[in-house]
Amino acid sequence: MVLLMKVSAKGEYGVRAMVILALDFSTGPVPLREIAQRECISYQFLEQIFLPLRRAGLIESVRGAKGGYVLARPPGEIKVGDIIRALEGPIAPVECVAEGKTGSCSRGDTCLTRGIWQRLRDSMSEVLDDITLADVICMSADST
Amino acid sequence: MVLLMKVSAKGEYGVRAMVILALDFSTGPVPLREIAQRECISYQFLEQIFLPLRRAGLIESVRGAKGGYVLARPPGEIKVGDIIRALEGPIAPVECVAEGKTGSCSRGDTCLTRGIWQRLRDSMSEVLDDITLADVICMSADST
DNA sequence: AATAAAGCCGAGTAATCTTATCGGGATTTA
DNA sequence: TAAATCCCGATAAGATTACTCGGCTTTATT
Repeated sequence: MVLLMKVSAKGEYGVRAMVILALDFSTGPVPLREIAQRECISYQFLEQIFLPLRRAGLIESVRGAKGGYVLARPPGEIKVGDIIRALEGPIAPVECVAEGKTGSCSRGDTCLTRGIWQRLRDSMSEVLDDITLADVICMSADST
Repeated sequence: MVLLMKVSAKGEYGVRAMVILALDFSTGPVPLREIAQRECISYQFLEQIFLPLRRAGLIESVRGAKGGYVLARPPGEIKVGDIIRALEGPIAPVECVAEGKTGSCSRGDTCLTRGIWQRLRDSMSEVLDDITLADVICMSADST
């Protein structure tokens, strides 16, 4: 038993990398190799992380020498929830209440516990969608 | 990519089983085999789940024929958070902000992202500690 | 006393997921 | 052309999950 309801390394690294892009938003594209070094993340693993981020439209790539990655929108318009969803899939503590899920589970309406997971999911989404990359940068001063 | 920040089957089954115990709280000990049947959970897997629940003092066992399990306290005094913590360990989206954790991570105070995970953790704990087994039973009528 | 109903418990396991690593190809700048 | 960079599929080690197996102990009933 480790600890649960956790985001994977992919999600954690992804958020950290996106914060770097937010910090350097105005200074042109940042190469992946540099981000990997600054954040002590395997370059090749980071490549795997940036693919879904780009496909989700959160970042844009500039190929070739002097290339790199830039946020597709200003830091204030990218939510941490966007990053997590792109990397980890829909936010949900259990399958049956996954965001965007339409079908019902086999347990039907008699399921007493679904309400718990819905409340938890909503609470998680609300927090993650309330924090933008701009907020993350400012947060360093305040909070616990 | 499946879906993350999710509770394992252990946690999900555990909560469901505890709800059964809450429903039958006044009718004496409920045998594991019966719970397994009612909830369509493997009996042997459920055994593994009840061990930590008992060690955490959430349930009490009655051995021998006519034995079974009973909640250690009335449904109103057992929080879903207690069950999750007993089965899944400390609530935390990432290691470095695990509940009860004292040591600091290698990234030190310069970590910009820790605030995100702290807020998320607090929000998750708050929801799970706000719902008791008694609430779960009542919830069936209201909510979505 | 014998039997059956129940809990107790450690070891083992197949499938899956995570976390990378590897190797090469495509694109652009200097 | 050479170097920097992104693009992307394959694969592999290790961890985790979700169970299963087998045997023991305790207690109520007969």
